[in-house]
Amino acid sequence: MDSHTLDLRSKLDLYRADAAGGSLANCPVRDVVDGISGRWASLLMMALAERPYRFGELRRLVPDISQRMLTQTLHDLQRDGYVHREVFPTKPPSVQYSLTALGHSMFASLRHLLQWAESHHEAVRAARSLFDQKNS
Amino acid sequence: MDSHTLDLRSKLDLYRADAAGGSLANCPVRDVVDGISGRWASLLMMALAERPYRFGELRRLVPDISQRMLTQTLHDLQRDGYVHREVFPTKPPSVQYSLTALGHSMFASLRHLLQWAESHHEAVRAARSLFDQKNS
DNA sequence: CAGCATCCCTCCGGATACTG
DNA sequence: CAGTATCCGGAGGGATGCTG
Repeated sequence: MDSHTLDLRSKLDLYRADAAGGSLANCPVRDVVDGISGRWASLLMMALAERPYRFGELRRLVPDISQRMLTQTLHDLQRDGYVHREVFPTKPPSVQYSLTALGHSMFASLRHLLQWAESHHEAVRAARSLFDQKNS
Repeated sequence: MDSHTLDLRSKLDLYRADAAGGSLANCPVRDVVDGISGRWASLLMMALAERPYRFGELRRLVPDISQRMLTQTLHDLQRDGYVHREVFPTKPPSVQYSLTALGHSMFASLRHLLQWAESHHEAVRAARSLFDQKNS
């Protein structure tokens, strides 16, 4: 009803550019979602949710990521406070990446979506095929 | 321990290019995630989860989306089976968009992430500022 | 009202080469 | 081992104009 609409309004206000004088950068939900909407972020979060990994381990775990994207994605995740980076002064040096408390907290919510994707990807594929077939 | 690693392995196998002869297109979880990882998809899902909307209503609801992106995103969501498009032969014609059962099912999982973002965006912002400050 | 077509440009992300 | 630096093609996405 109307309360629903009002509820949605307030959520969308959080989502889009804030009307209260904020710049385009001030879109709370969008800010967070954009941070993990990349191609690799959710995948790396999934890996690090299990246990800490070193750079090379992550590379081998996700063979089709370029090392440029691995570096950049880890950097971004660290910047957003999801990932902790620790350098061990061994020789040669090794670097360990692990989830922070904030990272674990976020992944607990992200996990629902990933699990849904695992369970329903065939339904999505079917819908896609059907749609493409109709518009052939 | 090891069971964890094995568990992760199997999940990542679902996520990345399937080793069993599949092409790059055969990455179940990635396929689904990529479909909603765009800038606008989750926002429109959020709106349509409340009630059906017409094209123009969605435009006004999300002022900073271009009509090209609105058309395209709705089209993609429809293709993946999340959104139903119904044309009413009024004059001038009106088109109503609504979530399908699959769409509601998916949003139930996506919702957790959006709610987390609402609740914790300040923590993310704080982490970001701190990180940028250190590397200034 | 609800789009499609076109132009154009940014920036994501891959490939390659080099460093501490 | 764990990165940084550079180049580059292609997809993402905005602005504008036209249609049924």
